[in-house]
Formats: sequence, C-alpha cells, structure tokens
Amino acid sequence: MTSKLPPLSSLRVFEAAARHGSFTRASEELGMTQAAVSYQMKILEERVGTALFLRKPRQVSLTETGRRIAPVITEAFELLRSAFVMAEDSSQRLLSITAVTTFAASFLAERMGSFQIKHDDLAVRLDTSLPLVDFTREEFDVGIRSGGGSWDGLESHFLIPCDFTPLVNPELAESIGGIHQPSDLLKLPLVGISDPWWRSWFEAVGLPTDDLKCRQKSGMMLQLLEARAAEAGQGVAILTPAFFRDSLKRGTLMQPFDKLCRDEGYGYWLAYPKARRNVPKIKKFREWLLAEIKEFNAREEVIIQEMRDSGQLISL
Amino acid sequence: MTSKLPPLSSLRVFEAAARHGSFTRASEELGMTQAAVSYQMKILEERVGTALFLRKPRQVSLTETGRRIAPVITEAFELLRSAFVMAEDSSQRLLSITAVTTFAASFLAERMGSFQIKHDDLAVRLDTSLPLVDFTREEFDVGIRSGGGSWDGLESHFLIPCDFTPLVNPELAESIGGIHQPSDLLKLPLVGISDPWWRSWFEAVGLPTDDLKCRQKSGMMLQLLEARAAEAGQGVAILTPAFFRDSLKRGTLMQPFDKLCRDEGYGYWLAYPKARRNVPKIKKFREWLLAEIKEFNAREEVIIQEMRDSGQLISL
DNA sequence: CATAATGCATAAAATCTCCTTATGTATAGT
DNA sequence: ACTATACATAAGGAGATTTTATGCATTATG
Repeated sequence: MTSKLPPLSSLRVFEAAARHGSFTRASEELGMTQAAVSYQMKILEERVGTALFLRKPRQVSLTETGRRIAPVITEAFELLRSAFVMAEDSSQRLLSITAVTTFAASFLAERMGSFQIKHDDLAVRLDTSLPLVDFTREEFDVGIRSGGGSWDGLESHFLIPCDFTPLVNPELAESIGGIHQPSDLLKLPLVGISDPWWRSWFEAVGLPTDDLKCRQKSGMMLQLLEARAAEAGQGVAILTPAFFRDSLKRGTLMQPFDKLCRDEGYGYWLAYPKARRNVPKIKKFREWLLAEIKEFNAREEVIIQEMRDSGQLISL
Repeated sequence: MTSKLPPLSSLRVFEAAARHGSFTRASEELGMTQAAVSYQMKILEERVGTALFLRKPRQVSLTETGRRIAPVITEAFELLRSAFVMAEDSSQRLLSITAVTTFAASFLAERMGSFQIKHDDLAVRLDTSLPLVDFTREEFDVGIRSGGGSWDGLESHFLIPCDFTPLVNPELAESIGGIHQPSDLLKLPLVGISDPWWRSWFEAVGLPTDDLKCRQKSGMMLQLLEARAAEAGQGVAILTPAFFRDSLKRGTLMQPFDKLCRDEGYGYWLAYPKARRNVPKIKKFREWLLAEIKEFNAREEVIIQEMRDSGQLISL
C-alpha cells in the first residue's frame, strides 16, 4: 500500500535541479558537486523508471513526468521546512522549568517577573510537583534540583549551598525570655524534629543529640511548611535563612545565631541535558539565573554583615 | 534562507514512528531494526534541538513539539508519495513512439487501432518526424528504426527484414507490353534512380549497373514517396513489397518478379532503453508488436505462395 | 512474588550510500 | 578552429546508517 519512496536525498536534489533547470546550479545551491547531482538524478530516474530530465546540449529540461511532479515535490519540501520552523518556534517559545518547591517558592517566585520582562517572547511553565525529573521522560527544559550536582547526561550549575540554622518567631522567642545560647532552643518545640539538619546543627554547636531521631530524607522539600509553622509560632525550625529574607526582614522570623551549617557538596543546582546547552531558551535562562544568583549572593553577604554589625546574630 | 532540513532519512523514520507511537512498530513498517529507529530518532532530536518523543516505560509518546510537527511531516510524505503515484500514472498512460516513416505509414498506421483497443488505458503518440532518436534527449518510450539492430544502451528486437524488389503500376507496365524480364524495366523511368537498392537488385538478377549512380543513403525513408510516384504511373520503384500489400491487392501496384533482395543484417527494429524493458507500457507494446509481426510474417508467406501459384510472380 | 515478555537504548562492527576527484563528451560561442 | 560550458561516468573513500548483540526498566503472567 505504502508505495516505496525513492531515496529521499535524491528527491531533495531533484527539487533543486528542477527549480533551477540546471544540475550545476542545483549543485551550487546544495553545496555539492555537479557530479553528485548528476549521480543522484540517475539514481532517481532508475528508481522511478522514467526519465525526469531531457539532456539537451548544454542544459537539462524536465520531461513531461518531471514537470508534473516537480511542483509537488517542491511543495512537500516546503512543508517539511515549515514543520521545522514551527518546531523551532514552538519549542523556543515555551520554557518549562521543574524546580524543588523551596527554591521555586522562595527564590524564583519573586524573580521570574524580571525574567519574563527581559524575555517577553518566552512563555514560562514552572512546575514544582515532580521531585527529581528525568528529562527523557518528562517534558522539561531545565530543572532546579538539590543534591550533589552530578547527574548522568546533565549539565549542572551550582546555585546556592544548603546552609541551615534555626529560625524562630521573635514573639515565641520572647516567651521564654529570649534566646541567648543554643540550649535555649530546647525549651521550644522543634519543628521537623526528625530533620537530620537538627542533629548536624546541634553537633556543630556542641550540644548532645542523643534524643534526636533522624529521618532518612533531608527536609529540604518541606522547608516551606516548616517555615510557615515557625512563623506561626509553633516552634523553632531549621531552615536556609537565605530563602527567608522576607520573613526575617518583616520580623515574622528571626535568626538567633550566626552559626550556619552546610551540607558540603550539596546544594541547589540548575540542571539540563548536556546536549541542549546551546538551545537559545536554555541559554537565556541559564544566563539570567546565574546573574541573579550572583547578585543574590552579593546581597546575602551584605545582609549578614549588617546583622552581625547590629548584634542581631549571636556569634558562636 | 533555506533553513537546513534535518537528515531526510530520519524524517521518514520519524513519520512512521509518530504514526505508530512505537519505535518497534515503525521499524517493522520500514523494514529495519528497532535499533536503527532509535538511532535515527536520536539523530533527529539532536538536530532539531528538542525532544520529539518522551521515553515512557514501555512506550514512547510525542512531546508537544513532536505532536505539532508530526502531522505536517506526514502530510509532506503523503505529498511525495502522491507525486510518484502521479509520476507512474502519467508516465504509464502515454506511450510515445518514434518510428521511421515507412514503417509507421504502412505497418503501424493500420494496426495501431488494435493496440488501442487492447490497451484502452494507454494513449499513444506516434511521431515520424525524427530520424534516429536519442532516447536521452527526446521524450520517447520506444522507437522503430531501421539499421543493424545494435545500438548502445538499447534493447532491440528484429521486426522485418529490408526486402526490396521493383514495383510498378500495372497500366504503366502494360504500356510497354508487360514486364517479362528484368531488362524490360529499363524501358521505364526508374523512380529513385540513385537508390542503392536498384544497383543491388540489378546485380542480383545479372544486369549491368554501370550507369546507375548511387546515393549514399538508403532510400528507406523515402519509400512512401517513391511508392506514390510509382502508383501514379511515373515509373518503377524499388520497394519493400510487404509494406504495400494494400496497393498490390488493389492493383495500383504490381510486383513483376519474385526476386527479393535483402540488406543482410539490416532491417526494421523495435528499440528502447535497456533499463526500461520492464516498464509496463513498454512491455505491452513490445508484446503486442512482436505478436503482430509474427502474424504479419505468417500472412506474408501465404501471400507470396499464392502469388507464385497464380503465376503473378515471374520466378527468376 | 518470581519469571517471562515487551519496548527502548547503546556499543561495536559491518555495510552501504553518497560524495568527490578526475576525466570525457558534446555543444555553443568567439 | 578554439575555448568555455554543462552534463556523464568511473574510481575511490569518508561517513552515515544498519545490524547484531546486549542491557535495562517495566508490565504481564503463572
């Protein structure tokens, strides 16, 4: 039923040759030699079983059959071309981001606007529902992940480290007469008590951790919930303060100590398939994001310095 | 301007894979291995810069982009296919014959009708204006030529030999008291006096040929004119009697002697490009023509025998 | 729940296609 | 006649495509 097509390469050559009425001219357009065009046309004619060109003295001209199919072939190739213009267009117009919730909510949410303004030709889809996207299975362009930053087939750029320190609602802190040393924290409920970050942090400040049971998974995914709980005064949470500058500034959260712990080697990363590193929309996003991160880090330094200077942070 | 197309072979594969939603199924349709399909899709996606399929557990599905271009690609391929169906159709529907005038006028003219009836799906173009067609330069399917039967790149089938003998208008013959021996012919004007056939024939019957000047070219092309002249009583012509059975039967021409000369190895041939021997319309024509020739030869034998028997032919 | 079957990916090796180079032929223009 | 143009052809090689063989993940089955 599906009548077999002639070699497609010969069709492309035919299309050009028919359009120019000249093998030489066609070869120039296609960037190949005249001999190659001649060869391809021979192949094609043999395959079709009919002459498509008449070899006149110093030129070729289409036969009846050739004249009949030429416009159809040309149209078909124009369709193909248009398909790929479409493909580029459509695939360039939508940037799909999958990001871990915390990062999306605290970092991206307030900054995507600037990206949209800068690249108003790009629509953005930001999805936080999937934990660790496999780019070959899900249709995303880039991902923001937490982890070690080394994934198979993926290019990754370090964004920010997983720093953490206890944050607490100031009123809650006041209710126990303020927090002056780490052990004061134990007077309050610990939000996310099974988060391994707690153990790390307590160990780092020299407190016993025997009665802390750690869950397997890091609480990074849950930071947002824990932060809300802490803001609501339900206890102390162990969080990445950089993500909660707003709350810290507003005063719904405070950071008692300057002691930050860090998951060494772990952090937030931008990641995308290596092979697609030069796709324009990905390039645009990468450049924008890394610039934002740079600015973000610079600001963090300033803020932390200010907090130290103003005595808001108890240095341990 | 002409945005470069991805490898066309990969497009064909994509078209099938998209249609089936399965690499394995596509590979079956295309008669290649599943690995090849997988490879081609990888190539294509790299080239386009976007995933076209999502690799789900036990199946693949089109991405947004893939879904967008798939129907366009399919349409393009359908166009291509249709072009070649058209090509076959159109090239199969018209049979172009180039034939030497004599053969066309005397043999084909009265028989083409039977061919048309037998193959009423075929239109026929019969052209006698070109002497020795080069099939690479002129758009003909088959040719009927006279000559040795060995042409470069052409398949050829012997049709009938170049027999010749003098023919004359019976009334003209009567005007000199009838023709009883070859030398009687000399009493009449010889039409086409410079035709080399005259020399051959006179030599064959033992008459001196000193005063005959021969032209280079055989008169085969001119037989028709000479025949008309002879019929009109303007002289004796040297002709292929098989071509003039009508006139002989009607009595506008008569053949005085049974002595036929023959250009050995020369004759009328059916010829066409070797490569096209299996093209249906050519096959049809060949088979029809060879059958007609067979029948024609059988009839000739009968006619000649009858003429001998009835004493119309003087045996030399 | 273990096992088989299905569907795709990948690596290595074998082909095979297609292109180039080099040359030949025919023709048109000078 | 001579030169330039346009196409054809042959040989050789580079590269693309395909196959084979295998692995992996998932679904279906006993």
